[in-house]
Amino acid sequence: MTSVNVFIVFIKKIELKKTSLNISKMLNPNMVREILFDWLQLDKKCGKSLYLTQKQRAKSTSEQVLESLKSTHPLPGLILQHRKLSKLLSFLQSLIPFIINPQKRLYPCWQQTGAATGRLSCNSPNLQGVPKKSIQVEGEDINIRSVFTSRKNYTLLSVDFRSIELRIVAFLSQEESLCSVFNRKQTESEIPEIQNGRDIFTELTTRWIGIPYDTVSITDRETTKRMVYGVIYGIGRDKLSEYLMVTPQEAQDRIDNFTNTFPKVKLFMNNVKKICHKYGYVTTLLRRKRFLPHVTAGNIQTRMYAERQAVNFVVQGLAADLCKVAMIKLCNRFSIETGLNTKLLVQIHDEILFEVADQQLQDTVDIVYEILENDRLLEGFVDFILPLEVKVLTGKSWGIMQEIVYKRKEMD
DNA sequence: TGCAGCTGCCAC
DNA sequence: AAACGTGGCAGCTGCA
Ligand SMILES: [Mn+2]
Repeated sequence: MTSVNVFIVFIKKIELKKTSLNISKMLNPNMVREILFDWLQLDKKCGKSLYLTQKQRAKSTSEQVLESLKSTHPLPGLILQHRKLSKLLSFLQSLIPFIINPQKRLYPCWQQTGAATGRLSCNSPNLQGVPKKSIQVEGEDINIRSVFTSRKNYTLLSVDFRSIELRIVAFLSQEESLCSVFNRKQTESEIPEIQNGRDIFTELTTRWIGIPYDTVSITDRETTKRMVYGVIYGIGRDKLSEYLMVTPQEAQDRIDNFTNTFPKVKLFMNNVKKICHKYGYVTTLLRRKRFLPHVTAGNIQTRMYAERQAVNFVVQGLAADLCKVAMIKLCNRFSIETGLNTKLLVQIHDEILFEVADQQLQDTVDIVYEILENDRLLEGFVDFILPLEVKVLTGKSWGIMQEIVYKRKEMD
């Protein structure tokens, strides 16, 4: 459901802030290019060499370029603000035609075969792409997700798989130092630096930055997460150096450090690439298949692209499979086996959002943990055990959700 | 008028 | 932009 009150307030505030920036005209990349580079000559004044766009070889006006021009002139910063506000505003405005119904509920178009990896995709509107970070408008935090609410006497329940793709990498590579972190049954890790039951990305951050676990900031954790997934999926040193704001050499060192720390991950990646070359396709553990015929292309860039896609598919595809198994098992239990009114609302790749009758919240949460944090989740599909953990949050609005700390019952 | 491509940016 | 991958969408340009 959409909360029209919050909705209107957000639109008005964002419009106001946009106006206050005093940038009257629309700012498409061509205009920004003309203003910043042709008129103000910022590309020459900043003393740095800027970048050209992929196809047109025009001077890029991307966020990273404009960010680096902020010290030379105030305009790039304002343009960036304007872009963010425009995006949020147009997202909210785009919802209007979809909520013209008495319940003010959204019914997007879900594509079962929308992604090559087996992920779902979603459009009109795309509820998998709703902005998550809040923005500051007039000293107030605006979280776009706050416009999405549960109906009266119902609560939203978010179930998120904790770092599922890294768990999959750990499992498929059998890298001990990663597996041990994720193994529920285990009480002590063989690696003294890593303790069980902790967040993996926070833990890796403490290792690499050398600060205590509790002092790792959310942004530092996010940076680590981007780096880990980036390296696994084949990021280059130049791109990584921009993300980490370090020199390309330092970025290369961190890539090397990762593959040295987790050598079996590197072996796993190379294995997937080998299989892709041999068969022209790769498969996930649950037997989803992706053909990558361009792996034999004459162009080396094209071949390496196919190799990165292959590695990504084996991991992201399995994550998609697992999430589908989870949705099927949960929904069957809710509707057929228990008669709960819990309804699936949205799937955001590794997160499932339910709408739960207030009185049925505890029953629903019990079932979620029982089914998902269960070694038998994949029983009947494969003979392996892939330990998963979920993070569960509840709230009346998608923008304000509270984590549930749940004591697992012992299961065998 | 419609469609495809490009740039840029949000999500996971 | 770049040796991360998977998507959708806005606003634009250029072609038919
Ligand atoms: Mn997750």
